[in-house]
Amino acid sequence: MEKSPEPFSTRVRRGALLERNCPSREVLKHISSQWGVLILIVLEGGTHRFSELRRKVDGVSERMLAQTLQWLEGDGLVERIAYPVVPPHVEYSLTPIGREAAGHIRALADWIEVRLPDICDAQAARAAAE
Amino acid sequence: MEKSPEPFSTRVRRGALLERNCPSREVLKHISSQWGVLILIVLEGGTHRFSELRRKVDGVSERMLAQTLQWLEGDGLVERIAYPVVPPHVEYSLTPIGREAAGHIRALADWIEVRLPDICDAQAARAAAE
DNA sequence: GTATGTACTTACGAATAGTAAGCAAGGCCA
DNA sequence: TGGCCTTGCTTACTATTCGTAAGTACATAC
Repeated sequence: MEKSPEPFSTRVRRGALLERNCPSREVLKHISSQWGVLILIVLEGGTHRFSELRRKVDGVSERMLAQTLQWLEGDGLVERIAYPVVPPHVEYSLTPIGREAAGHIRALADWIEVRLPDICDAQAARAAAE
Repeated sequence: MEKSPEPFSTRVRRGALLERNCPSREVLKHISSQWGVLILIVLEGGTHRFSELRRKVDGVSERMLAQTLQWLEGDGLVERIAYPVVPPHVEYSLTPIGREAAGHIRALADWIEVRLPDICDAQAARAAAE
């Protein structure tokens, strides 16, 4: 076994998430980002306008909502449709790939909500032990 | 409908991830953080020492590795065992809850690696369209 | 004609992450 | 006896990212 004779493009295509410069790192960063997760979860429930997302994703700023949507759109997970009217009307929805991603994210989110009591107990126990 | 008549503790226990002050937000932040994801994936492969993690999780700094491990330990996902020897010897492993979390994370990571070509294509198509 | 709503963008201060150096304490080599 | 090596952190400083607040364009409502 020699050290990787395979070209960069192959390594990249395989998607070695643990490697520093793998592009999958970027995609993961977008999907698993604080707001990316919540946006995907909300969009799994159907198409939403910008301001609807802003209201549902409690605490997100317009700045980060816009930026995160642009990331996800750039990765092909979210589709943006803008109607040329005034005031502006823009609709965001998941692409088929986005729906797959959202499914995984929601599974994790559901698990966290179910396990939250256990996790809080662990935190409390740790705090008490000190 | 008035503003939430239910007590804070109820809201909290239900684990409403979309709500601003839900503690599940913090847990999600730890698990889905840039390095949290990768650490969980590596630890799913078995117990590791600090320096082993540092080598496998390409690009992580000692600072962030230590901090993320402390988060995950605080949430009860990671167990830390320190042997009182010199030079120090510390082993990190997943707790049962941590193994559940890691399973979800790895499912997402595997999906990303499989779908990466599609995502790259989407990015390229978008770039070409401009 | 003032206020409101939409979907952003921009400027700026605050929080967070990355870089690099330091530290403890025992073993090894000379 | 004195350096230097090791590991698992912590600390100081810097760079990057993020949140807050304000601005924009135009139409409709009051």
